[in-house]
Amino acid sequence: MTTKSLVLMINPELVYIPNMKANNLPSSTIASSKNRIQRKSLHLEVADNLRDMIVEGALPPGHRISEAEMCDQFGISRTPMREALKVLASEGLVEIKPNRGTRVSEITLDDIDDLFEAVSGIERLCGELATEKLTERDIERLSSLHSRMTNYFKKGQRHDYFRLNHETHNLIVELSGNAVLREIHANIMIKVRRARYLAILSVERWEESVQEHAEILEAMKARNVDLVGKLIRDHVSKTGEIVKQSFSPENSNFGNPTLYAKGS
Amino acid sequence: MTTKSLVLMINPELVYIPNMKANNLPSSTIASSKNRIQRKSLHLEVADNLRDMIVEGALPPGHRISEAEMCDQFGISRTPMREALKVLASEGLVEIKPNRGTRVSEITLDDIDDLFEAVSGIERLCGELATEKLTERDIERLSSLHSRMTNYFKKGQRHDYFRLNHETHNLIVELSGNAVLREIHANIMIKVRRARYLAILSVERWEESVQEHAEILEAMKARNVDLVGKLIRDHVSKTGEIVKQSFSPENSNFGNPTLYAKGS
DNA sequence: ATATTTAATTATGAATTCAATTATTACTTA
DNA sequence: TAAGTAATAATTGAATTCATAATTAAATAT
Repeated sequence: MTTKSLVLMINPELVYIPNMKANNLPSSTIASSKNRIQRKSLHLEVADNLRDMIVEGALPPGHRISEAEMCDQFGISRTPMREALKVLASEGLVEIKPNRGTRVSEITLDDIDDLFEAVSGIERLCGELATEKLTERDIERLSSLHSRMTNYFKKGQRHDYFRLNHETHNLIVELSGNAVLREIHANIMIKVRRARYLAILSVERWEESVQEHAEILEAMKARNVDLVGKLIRDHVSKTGEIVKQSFSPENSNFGNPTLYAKGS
Repeated sequence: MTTKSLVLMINPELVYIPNMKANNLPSSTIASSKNRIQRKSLHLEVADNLRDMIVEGALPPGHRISEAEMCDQFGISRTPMREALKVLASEGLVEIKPNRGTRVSEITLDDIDDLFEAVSGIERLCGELATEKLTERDIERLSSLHSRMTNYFKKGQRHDYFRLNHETHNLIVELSGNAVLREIHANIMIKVRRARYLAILSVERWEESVQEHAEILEAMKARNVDLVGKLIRDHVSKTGEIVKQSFSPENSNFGNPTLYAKGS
């Protein structure tokens, strides 16, 4: 329960290893010759790691983030750490109160409501836009994903299924061809993933979800814009309902991330 | 054309005046007694000012932001300035290239397309959600705004009209009751305002716009969810078209913010 | 004169230092 | 013992300093 126990909860893969001179790590630049690609700046790497830790529940809602402690963890100074925290604050994942430190943002039931209402609306919009400009190649990609998902479903491979599920939704957003919507969606999905991580996914819902995906695909093939929009919206909304239910009082899981460790 | 000329372009109101000991400014806290409200942190104030400068075109697209120069302007050290720039980068208003400085983000025609497509979709969604839960009080607020706007239109008071126009669209988003959508909308409207600032608003469009608002209000009163969604989407899309046109090559206004100074 | 290499300058990245605020502890007094 | 206050410690905010990469200027060679 003390802050010290947090250290043990952190996924070791997430811990950042800085390039120190003593370290024999590969150079900070990827690809050496002409088209050198700069490694992203330190504060962004730290932000990425912290974001993962928050999404996966290693840093639970309400947890106070001590700058010094985190700096020790990452082996960096406070400057890039504070920059990273400010980026996360602007994303809404942490809250910084001046002179009083920063905490991981809480999630309420209302937040989850709003979150899925927004996602379903945005994915509906993307689905409509995508349907208006679908190529045969796009349909093939969607069909391929769908049949692979169906396969995973039949074999009961949850993890693989959910990975492709994500891919499918992202592809629909991608096929909208709208960079602004893509960015908005990516941002909001960070929070959705966090909510999902803290929740459990029911088995009954799974079969239903597979069926819904099939219907969406059919509507897209038929170029039925309005139907696509409606189906996607309902589909995502239902998922939100399930996530919300697992947050309800009778389910005692709220804010107890250790129960949902990775690799389940 | 040199970077030095920038200094002259900056709206003096926007320039931040830091609390130095020598300064006889009021204390940094608003309200003294019990419920003291902490002033927001320095980097956020700087970010707010820089954001305004970018939106209003004082810092034009592609302009390189020199840390030292800006720090001089604001009278602060590089630490909070760099934090502010990182926040703006996460908002997409500037781009930071490691070791190579930060620039104000460019806007392309495609960006404007995507921007308005997204806004129209989000406002449609909010309009639908709002219509589903409108109270009589809400209708009154909308009606009041609308009649005031019509008045301003008849009198030809552009500036006042546009202010209420903004208020109306914000109110619809507000009435959706969805905090996530509200935040997304606020964020995206920053970029929309920037695009608009760089554009000119045609007169012909104005009358058309007033008529469209009337239709939207009627549909809301009739609780016709689908129609509200459609009308809002079309309305915002058309505005986007106009803005986009003023960015087109034949209009030579692109990237020349001084032409559209505040208070026109 | 032009191109290429090297040196000097400048700007950025990140650690450190100093200052100000908040939290904690110890102490006093009722 | 409880409440309140003063002293101290810990934490955050922001400026400064040091290190490193990029740019510019100079010098040399072709």
